[in-house]
Parts: sequence; structure tokens; C-alpha cells
Amino acid sequence: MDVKTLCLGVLALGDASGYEIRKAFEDGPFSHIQEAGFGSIYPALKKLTDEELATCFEHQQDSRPDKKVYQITAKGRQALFDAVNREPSEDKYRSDMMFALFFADLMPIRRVDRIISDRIDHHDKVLQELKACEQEGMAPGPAFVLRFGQAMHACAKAYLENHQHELIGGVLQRDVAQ
Amino acid sequence: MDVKTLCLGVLALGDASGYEIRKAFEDGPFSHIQEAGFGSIYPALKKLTDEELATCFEHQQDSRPDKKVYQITAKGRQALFDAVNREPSEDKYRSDMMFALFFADLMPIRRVDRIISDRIDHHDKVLQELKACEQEGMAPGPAFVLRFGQAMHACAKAYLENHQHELIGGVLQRDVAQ
DNA sequence: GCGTCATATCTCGGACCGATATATTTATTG
DNA sequence: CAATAAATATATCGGTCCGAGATATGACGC
Repeated sequence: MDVKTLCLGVLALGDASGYEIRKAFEDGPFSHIQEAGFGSIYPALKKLTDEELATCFEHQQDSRPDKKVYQITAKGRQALFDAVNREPSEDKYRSDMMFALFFADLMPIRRVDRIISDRIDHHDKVLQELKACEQEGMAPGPAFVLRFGQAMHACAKAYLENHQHELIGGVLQRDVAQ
Repeated sequence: MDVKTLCLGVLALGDASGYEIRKAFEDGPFSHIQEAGFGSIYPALKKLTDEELATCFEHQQDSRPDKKVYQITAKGRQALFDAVNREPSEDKYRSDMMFALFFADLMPIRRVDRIISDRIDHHDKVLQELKACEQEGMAPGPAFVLRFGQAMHACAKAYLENHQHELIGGVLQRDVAQ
């Protein structure tokens, strides 16, 4: 999925500015399954308007910088439909923390411990946020995706909690053996 | 973590060619926590030799194309040490399947069902592979990372199994209501 | 009045990466 | 036995992506 398609996905839920689209990936309904920053969103919106998959309305605001609100077109909805019905590629997962912990023997124990504790807190925070998103009468798709995010963050948190001491213990043993 | 650092991580475990480094991300110890393809590995190896973080030996083979075997230098080990001891960035996760399932109402039910079933099989396959990697006397870091991968794939598989019918049911209800 | 945060848009350089080209050997299968 | 597929091996190119920074305004607390 390129960023153009991701933007169409957000616009399918309602008109939005570039800034608001970004929030959909920061806090919103796509925050735990996709990522996109300004550096990719603004160029993507330019391309979408060029290809007539979206239209743009300049929107003046007092007490706020001007806004450019984008709206998905019929052609845009068709493009989203096509993208959604193409075979999805595999999930992509990258964890610099796990790469670093693979080399835990190159780190001070305190650091290993702190990194994991911080990450537990982070997963807990995200989990609370995702739980707060739940509401009555959600469509089946969004609900399925939201609860998937909850399950995965809960799982990651539980793993770190249950195995933190094992890793610390293992690294400690190495230090004693030295 | 840039691809240069990822390559250094592989080379820290032993000398390897570009092809072998790629396998470390395809099947090997980093397969479930990082990704890297030829398009990034070969340029990265060029940079590593330029910066003297690795050296390269041409290695003739009969009955195989020639190999360029790379070896990490002392400077390279220091660079890996520095990278591992920098604050890790957040995990990156992207799922085109979940993005598509968010819009499950744009898909035929059969397709929704098939995509999820396929993904369950995939998680199961990876899980079996990761279980096969486990062996006696693993260092604490690699063991921790490996079991994390097992936990996450098991969790994803379980979620899909336990909620597949919910999503299908939800989408079916919509079709009936139409 | 001052700093910080939220709103808002945009660009640039560098990193990344999928697709493709090339070549040989081994394994499979009809 | 020949055709085909899969594994081993290196490399590049075009397009995409994206973090960092520039720029601007108003709100809010202190």
C-alpha cells in the first residue's frame, strides 16, 4: 500500500486536511496498523489531486492557519476499492529494540532493564488508548482491526513482563562468569 | 537502524556474503524483527568497506558463482556497539491486510474469509519455523528475541482464529440488511 | 511577556527497496 | 532424458518514502 492509497482510506471516512490525515496515523483509526508522516502525505495529496482521485477546497479560518480540505472523488473510491481487493502483501515489522536486545551482551544490565521497562509502559499506554477508542455500533471492519491492535499490544506487554527477569538473569550470569 | 548497522549485526555473528546476509533476514535469526533486501544490502556493504567497518575477501568456488565474503573489523564492532547503545526508536508495524480488513465492507465475504484463513496458515508456518530454531545453550539475547517472535505470531494466529467468525458474521449481517 | 503546545503546510537530501538483469548448478518432474 | 524450477550469487535503477527542518499563527499557563 502506497501512501496515496492510505490517504484515500482516510478520506473515505470523511473530508480532511493533510494535518488531519496525519492524525489518523498518529492517534486515529489507523495508528496501530499503518504509518505515514508529512513528508509522504503532502506529496501524495498533490498526486491524488493531479490524478483526480481527490479534490481540494481552500478553507479560510480565523484564528488558525488556512486549511486545504481534501475530498475523495468517485474515481478515488474506485481506486480504494481496487487496492483493497488486491492481494495484500505480508505484514512488515521492524524493531530496533529487539535488534539491540539480540546483542544484550553488549549492553549494561541497567540499560537492558530500563529499555524493557520503558517499552512495557509504552505498550500499556497504547493499550489504554486503543481501549478508549472502542464504542457502541462500530462497523465490523474497524472493530476487528481495533481489537487486533489491543490483542497485539497486550501480548507484547505480557511477553516483556514475563521474560524481563529471564534476560536480566541470563546477562547477569555472563557477568559473574567473566 | 539503517541497513549498514543491520549488516554489521549479521557480520558480528560470523563472516558472510551479501547473499548469506540476506538469508539472515529471510530465514535466519533476524527474520522476524527486521527486514532487508538485496537492493539495500549490496549498497550498504559497499559503504561499510569504504568506511573500513568491514573488509571483503573474494572467494572462488567451483560449481557456484564467486562469492565476496565480508568480515567485520574492530572499528565495525565499535560502530555496532554504539548503535546498540543508542536509544532505540519505536517499533514499526505496517499491515496492508489490516488496512484492507478495515474496509471489509468493500470486499466479498468469501475473500475476507480466505484472506484471514491464509494468514492463519502463514502465522502457523512461521511459528513452526521459529520453534525449530530453538536449541540448547542459546545466548540470552537471541533466545529472548526468538521467543518474542514465537509469542507474537502465536498471538496474531490466535486472534485471527478467535475473531474470524465475528468479522464474517458482521459483514453478513450488513449484506442481509441491504 | 515568554515559552510551549497545537494547528497548519511544505521541501529537500538521503535512505530504502521492488523489480529486473545476469549466470551457473542442482533438483524435480513429466 | 530433456525441460523446468529452484537455489546460489551479485548488482543496479527508478521511484517511493520519510525524518528533519523551515515557516507561520494563536492559545494557554506562568
